[in-house]
Amino acid sequence: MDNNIQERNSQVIGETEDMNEVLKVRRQKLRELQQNGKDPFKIVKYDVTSSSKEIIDNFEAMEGRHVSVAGRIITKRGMGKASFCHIQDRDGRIQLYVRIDAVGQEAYEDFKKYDLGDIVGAKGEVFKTHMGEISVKVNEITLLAKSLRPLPEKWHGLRDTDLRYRQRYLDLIVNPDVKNTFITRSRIIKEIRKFLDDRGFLEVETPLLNTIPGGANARPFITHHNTLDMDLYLRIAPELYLKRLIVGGLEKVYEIGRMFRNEGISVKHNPEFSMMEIYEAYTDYKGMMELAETLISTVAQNVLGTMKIMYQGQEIDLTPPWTRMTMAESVKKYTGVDFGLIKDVEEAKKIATSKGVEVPPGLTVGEIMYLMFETFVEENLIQPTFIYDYPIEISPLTKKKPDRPELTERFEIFIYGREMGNAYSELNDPIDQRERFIKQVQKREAGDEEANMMDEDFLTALEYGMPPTGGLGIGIDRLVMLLTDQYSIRDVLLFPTMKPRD
RNA sequence: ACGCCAUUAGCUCAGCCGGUAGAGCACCUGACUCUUAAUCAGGGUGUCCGGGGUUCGAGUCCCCGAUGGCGUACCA
Repeated sequence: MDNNIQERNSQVIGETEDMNEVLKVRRQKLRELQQNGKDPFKIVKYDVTSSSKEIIDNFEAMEGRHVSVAGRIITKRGMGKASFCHIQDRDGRIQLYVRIDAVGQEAYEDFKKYDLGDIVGAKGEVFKTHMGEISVKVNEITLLAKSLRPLPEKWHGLRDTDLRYRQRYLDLIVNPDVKNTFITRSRIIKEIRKFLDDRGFLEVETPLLNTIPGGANARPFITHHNTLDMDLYLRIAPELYLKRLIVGGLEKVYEIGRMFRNEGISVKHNPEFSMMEIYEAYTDYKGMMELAETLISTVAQNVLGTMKIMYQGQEIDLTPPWTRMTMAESVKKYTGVDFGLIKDVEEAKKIATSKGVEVPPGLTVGEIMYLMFETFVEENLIQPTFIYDYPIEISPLTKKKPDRPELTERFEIFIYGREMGNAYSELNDPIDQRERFIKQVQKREAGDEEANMMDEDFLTALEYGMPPTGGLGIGIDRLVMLLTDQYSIRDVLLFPTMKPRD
């Protein structure tokens, strides 16, 4: 960058009028190093033999051995001709003991000028101090990067959520729990892949740029392709592509990836989020229930070592089998209203209204039941529960129940009152699917921006024949929240969507 | 989108009834060869989120705006 060159050439590197003392001092220190031919930024590599954790975990074997370590200085205690500091590397912290008689006078004078936040490499001998802390007695220390900004406070860390999300790197440096959450997130996803790969599923990738966004009811983001001179949508779900792959004979596929929904932001919603969808030919939603409970409980066992987890102070037992309830049963259980006995919309509306639910005009019996479910049931579903047999009106891609055409073979997973997953026996009848799309298009024309668009290419695929298939979608972020005991989705996303500051 | 709350030093925070801004850590100077929130002596480094207004006087009161958190709505 031109600016950089200008700054380097200027009298004081990158220094501006409004800079505070700390910033000025650090730039001054860097300039002195550069003038003395000790520019840390000219160093391109440093050979590291051991991490902090390796040394601490294997002290018996490592004691007296010569090691090379590297990391960021996060504490520093000088006592004249000897000093202690801790450096932090990828998996922990280790103390360095730096003595003038071990590193030499010049190196020690340089070391005294190192700041918290600087990146150093050190070579020395593993030992234990009089106070019993495993440390490295340093005989050579090298500055590998100068930190020009002070770190947040060592004792309280970085609390300001705004800064934590915007400057996640600082959050990761000073709040160790945050790092652990993201390490756990990575392990969860790895275990999911292992689970599915071991069962013969093929991981695939389908387009993020869609000409027709489908597979969910949500408002999409719109973008533009210049050469084609056409608008494209960011995907809201991979469903319709994955089913095309089932038509194509791949039979067992899954995709883990980012979805984009142009909706509100909350403690449970981010505009871009990760979802997994799984499709398996020749099975149905009951098969998906078994797969879902086995998958989630196995991942918990392998990552956390238990199926009984704590979430927000509440014990949640993920051990299969999970409770299974139809939506009608659940509504009856929590409200006393038996939708099996309700004959028409008027009656449903009257009952819902008597329970204090405001019913918008134009709803069907099924939609009113779903409204009752959302209002009175969801929040009670703390332990893992499958709610199944959803009204057809809200399930445009799902097979009807053979004996109850107003219901579909669909379930959702609820844990801690939150929707964690969604699955169904996939609709493979192209004639029925076309009718459902037409209904969705009518809703859309009536102003429902979240209703599906007609997807002729998808219908063509179905017309070639799709086997009976079970499909399952699981929100990765919400699963990670559950398994890492995080209240907000922003705490499981490294860089949650934020408005820019002015 | 609406409501409530927050925003003061690099970070974590205090600041009363409106009287001209403070602590700890960090930082600077000095001492100190086993410290670990090192210690000891000295030093305050600030667009009080921004813009208006009321007032002799605003970090403090009023209005508008920004960002964030929470709640509601939205989100199968």
